[in-house]
Amino acid sequence: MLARTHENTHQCPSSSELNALAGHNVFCSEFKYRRGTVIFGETEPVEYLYQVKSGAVRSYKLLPDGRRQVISFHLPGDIFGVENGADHRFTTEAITDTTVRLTKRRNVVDEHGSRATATNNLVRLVTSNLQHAEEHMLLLGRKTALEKVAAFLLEMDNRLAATGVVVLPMRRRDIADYLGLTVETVARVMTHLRNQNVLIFIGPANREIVLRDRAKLAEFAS
Amino acid sequence: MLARTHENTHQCPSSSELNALAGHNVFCSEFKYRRGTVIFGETEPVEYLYQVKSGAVRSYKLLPDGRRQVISFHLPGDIFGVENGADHRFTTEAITDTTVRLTKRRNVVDEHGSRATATNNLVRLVTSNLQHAEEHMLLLGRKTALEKVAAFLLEMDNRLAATGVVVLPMRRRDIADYLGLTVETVARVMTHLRNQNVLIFIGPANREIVLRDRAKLAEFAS
DNA sequence: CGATCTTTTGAAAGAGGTCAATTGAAGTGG
DNA sequence: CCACTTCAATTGACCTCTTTCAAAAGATCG
Repeated sequence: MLARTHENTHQCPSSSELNALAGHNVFCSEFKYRRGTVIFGETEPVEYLYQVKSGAVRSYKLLPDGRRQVISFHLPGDIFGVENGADHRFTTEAITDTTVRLTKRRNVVDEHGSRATATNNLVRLVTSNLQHAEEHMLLLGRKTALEKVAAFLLEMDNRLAATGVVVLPMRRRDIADYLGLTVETVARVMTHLRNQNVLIFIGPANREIVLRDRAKLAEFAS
Repeated sequence: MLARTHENTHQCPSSSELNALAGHNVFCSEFKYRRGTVIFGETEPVEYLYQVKSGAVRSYKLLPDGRRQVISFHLPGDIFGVENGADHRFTTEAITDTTVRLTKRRNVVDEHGSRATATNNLVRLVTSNLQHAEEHMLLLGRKTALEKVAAFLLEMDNRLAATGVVVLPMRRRDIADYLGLTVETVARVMTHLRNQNVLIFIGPANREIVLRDRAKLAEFAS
């Protein structure tokens, strides 16, 4: 949050969904984060809204002893950093080198309730986050490791607008913390799915995956 | 949703938080649900907003094989049934005999974006649901049985505006499905906490609980 | 008061976690 | 360009927390 200078500031392309959210053109800037760097921290004041232009982002919460729960992944096109209160409720980091568009929060969230379009779009956005959270609670509370990993792969397949290959931007630890599992269990389930001919690994770190049998995967996902 | 007749319709007391939500007085009715009855089902169209007057309500999702995840409990004063889309995303049932106030959704959610106050209040409401969901994901994904039960008891203690005794309206199965555990595990942890002198059971079905040591409970809750 | 539901308790089993070692990929600096 | 270090992913052996299965005691209700 320190080195965000005016060098990076310029008019956003008019196609930006941030403009759609605000209901009018907003003057915003672009910013790059290196892999692993913090975009904003828990309890930091909300100053900006973000949209992923390229790369990938994780939002997570921590327990005092370091156990981590990834709340969501943000992929290109996704808007994040929306809060109603004054402070953020979790930490957000770049998973890979990431470029985001950002705009001052007050451009979108109007204190005096006059920007009706913006506020309506905001409701829609927060609601879709809530919907995702509800689905994820079902997964965390009631699904087995196999079901969790299958559901995760299908989610990524959908959201990454697949070219036939799912290229995961996150490491196994991120996946594990998203699914409420350990890295070892994630790896074991992945191997199991590969042995069942449901997946094919093609990348070097097994991050590039072909979903050979989406039907069976959907069955597994429950 | 069937027997909701005009017999039940009358002006709400002006103190109703539904009025506050709408930003103006809304004509609404009161309705009673018997213990165990469905208030609305998954995929049903959204027609009303609800506020618990007395009793308690559970919202949950089901997997095809019957596994259940309770998303949230609604206690007196709580507003529920808020959705952005046309359909509900989960099933909602009365846990005990419950009285709710209700108002037509269109009284609050304005399609044309003119009622700015209402929409702003709506954002706040949806956001607080999202905040709760995020906390709950951390619990479901990363906490142990002991931590889950301790956190649950403290949550209920806060939300039930305790007179010193927490009177749980829900059964052990509801608690288990909320925490992602089995009834047996919930019972065992409760017994353990009683043996540690953290809790005292006073009711007949162990539903009335004195939190003898909130500090230790908070420690356990992590 | 008999039938049904809820809660508790015990014993056994299992799914996933922990610990440890190996392999492979990715940087880094000489 | 190549040792050297570090990080990521996998695999195996073992362990434990929670679940499963079963039974009994306690409420609740018609």
